[in-house]
Parts: sequence; structure tokens; C-alpha cells
Amino acid sequence: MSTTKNYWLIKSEATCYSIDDLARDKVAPWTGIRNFQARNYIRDGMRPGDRALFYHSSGTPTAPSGVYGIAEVVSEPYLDPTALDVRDEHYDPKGADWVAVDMKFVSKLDRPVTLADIKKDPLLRKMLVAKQGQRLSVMPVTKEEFEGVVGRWEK
DNA sequence: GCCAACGTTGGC
DNA sequence: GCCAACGTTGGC
Repeated sequence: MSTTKNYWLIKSEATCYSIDDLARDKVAPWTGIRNFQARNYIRDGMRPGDRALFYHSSGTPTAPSGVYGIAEVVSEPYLDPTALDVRDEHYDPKGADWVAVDMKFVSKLDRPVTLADIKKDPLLRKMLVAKQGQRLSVMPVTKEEFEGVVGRWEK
């Protein structure tokens, strides 16, 4: 098992669950991931202490898509209980072994780093999220990319 | 709301 | 295992 910290980007629609919701809740279970590649990243890579860029997708002109804050992984991956709950909107009748982790609020960026900002930056545009049509809701980023986003407005 | 990208499903 | 149809994501 790796002992170094890993860095991630996690996506959520702001109207569904935003960085402000996480700030209010402090810690929240990150459930409902139903994409095998994203599942594998969580299951095989996410560990407590890892940090994640919190990205709002499906933005609007006044609240554009981009990174709005930082979260920290505070649990090991565990079986996602919403996949087994027939009343849950993310119920999976096929019973695949989906996983979840608990995420803790760390901070909100002073200003969002929008997708447009990311695509303009030579370092940041290598991130998977900048690739056209990238639909992963959980993806790895490098330490340099993570710090590049966090420090975007401190230059 | 449109539509391109892309993951998933299912017929063969 | 191929691939067309279908459904969903997500930027615009």
C-alpha cells in the first residue's frame, strides 16, 4: 500500500450537492458513484488523508463549472449502502459492489478556478477534467496540479 | 435545450 | 467479441 498522499478531483452538480453543503455538513458520505472507472479509483486508490479538489459540474454563466473548494478523505473505502437500498435513487438491481468514502470539508477557494481557467493554464489543462467530454466523477490529479489549482489566485 | 462524447447494453 | 442502439453526462 502506498504511504504517500494521493490527490483527486471529485465532481458534483452544485444544485445536487455543493461545497457549501459540505461546509455545512462538515463530513459527508460520498455515495452514488456508478461508474466502474471512478469506482476503481476510489476502491484502489483513495485513503484517509488524501485531498480532493471539489468541482462543480453543469455550471451556469453566473456560477460556472470549476473547482470551488477542497475536501479530505476521512475513511477507508466501504461498500456503498445506497446501492443496496431499493428505495434509494442510486439502487443497483444488479448488486454490483459499489464503494463510497467519507469526505470532510477543508476549505472553500477565495475564487473558483473555472474550467476556462484550467484550459488556459499550461500546467492545469493536462488534467483529465479539461479533456473534452470527460465524464468521470472521480479522477486522479497530480500534486502539482492540485497545488496549481489551489494557488491559482495567489500568484 | 441542444448535442457531442462516451459508457453500457443487448442482439447476433 | 463486435457493434449499433440507447442512455447519461456535462459544456455551452
